[in-house]
Amino acid sequence: MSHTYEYARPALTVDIVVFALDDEDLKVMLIQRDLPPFEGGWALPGGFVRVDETLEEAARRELAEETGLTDIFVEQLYTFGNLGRDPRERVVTVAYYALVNLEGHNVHAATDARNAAWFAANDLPELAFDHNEILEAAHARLRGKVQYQPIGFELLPEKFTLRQLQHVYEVILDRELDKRNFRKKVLSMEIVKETNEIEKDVAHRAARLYRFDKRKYDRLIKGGFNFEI
Amino acid sequence: MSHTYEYARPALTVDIVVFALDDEDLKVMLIQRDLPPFEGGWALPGGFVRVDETLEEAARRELAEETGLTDIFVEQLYTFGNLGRDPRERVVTVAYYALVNLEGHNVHAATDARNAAWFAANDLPELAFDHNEILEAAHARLRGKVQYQPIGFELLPEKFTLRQLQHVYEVILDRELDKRNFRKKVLSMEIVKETNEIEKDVAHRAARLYRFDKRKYDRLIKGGFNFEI
DNA sequence: CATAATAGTGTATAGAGAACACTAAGAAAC
DNA sequence: GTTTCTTAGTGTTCTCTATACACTATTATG
Repeated sequence: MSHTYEYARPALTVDIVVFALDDEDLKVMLIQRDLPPFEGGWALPGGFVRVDETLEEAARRELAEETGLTDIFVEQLYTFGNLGRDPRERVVTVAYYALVNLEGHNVHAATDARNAAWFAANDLPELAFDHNEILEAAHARLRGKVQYQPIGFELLPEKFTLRQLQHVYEVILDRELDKRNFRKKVLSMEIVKETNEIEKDVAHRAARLYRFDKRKYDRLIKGGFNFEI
Repeated sequence: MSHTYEYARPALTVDIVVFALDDEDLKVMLIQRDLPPFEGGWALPGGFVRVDETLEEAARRELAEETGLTDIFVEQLYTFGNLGRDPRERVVTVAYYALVNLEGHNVHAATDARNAAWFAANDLPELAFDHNEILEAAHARLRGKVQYQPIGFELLPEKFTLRQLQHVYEVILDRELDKRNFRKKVLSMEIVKETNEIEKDVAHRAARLYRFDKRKYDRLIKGGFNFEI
């Protein structure tokens, strides 16, 4: 069944920039296109917004369909609507970015035949459409946001060591941080809670595990507290 | 002539939150609706995105048509796409916010018969659609952004006194600032340039006029400079 | 039990932010 | 033209935060 409108309407899509962290790099998930245009090229996961779902629902649905990822941090980034960004017709896309902890989520490439893979955010191929631009915007947002909102935790498992947390910031901000100062700062904010557990299966002294104390964080925010790394 | 698509498409609109500053308050421009739904109610200026214009072009066009404002600062805010935000059909709106200097721009209410008026941002009526929510988001963005990007200048004439600049920040941040510390900080950043002129027509000692030095600001930004009030 | 690897800890210094009050200049009123 | 009123314009002190910096503790492994 088709739909008719008095005036022409742009197509509306969502695209999602999924970030994850491995031992070395900040990674981004890309999907290999199996249809023209840009057939065989790499692109962000995404697709059309249905009329009966919100934008965020569309982003989460596409993410689940194309990468198997569910229940992860997702936030709207920016809406890209330049003419000619899709060669077929006018397409406006609402871009989202997502953060995922690699250990806790199994990324099964795709439900359809498409190929999904992680790429280092600093070493990306040429992407389809204007997706390089979207990715650059997402990367910039992540760098900025991580410094004043505690989204870094989303890239870690529920329990993590302070070394891992420092690593998150070092990779995203692309600079080294002083261990003592970092720990002093994080602990003084009192938004991570010490657990009784320590790391397992490491070939050296095991570090204590902490967890993010979201309730305390929310309480602090209400009181005008300003998170800042 | 009508347009037919295989799948239903949401309508796509832009809405603009225009901020200005008078002696007392932060103001927002609203337009009185002359059609249902919400006939007679106040709403943000805005309208449908055409397929042959970018999103920002649509925002600027609607702004010009409905308020007469041209050549002002405009930046994308967020895209609102909840179901039911328009009672007629599914409408997704890309919201923008704009900053305007009241002295330099003549706001002629509207081209069509609609009524346009300034309202204090802290004392708004119930608005049509989800426009209260959009406005709140714009207000929050302005408060945040003004502290690390020099957009406050957009609310002032080209030449302004330091007192006026301080007033911009006091109104937006809703707190008093120390005169000496404020001047010290602004002048130490070296992004405002002293002119040879002073205020006119004031019933007391006239203050020196300054202007924003955008070229210097851009140079500083490139060198990793961090603007912060 | 020696070695290797990372965990975990404190202090001193420099710089930035915040608090704070008076004199200078010009216009208006008398 | 003198007084009054109003805002312009200016420095210093103190506190707090950011940064720089190096050694001991603990555990696994060979």
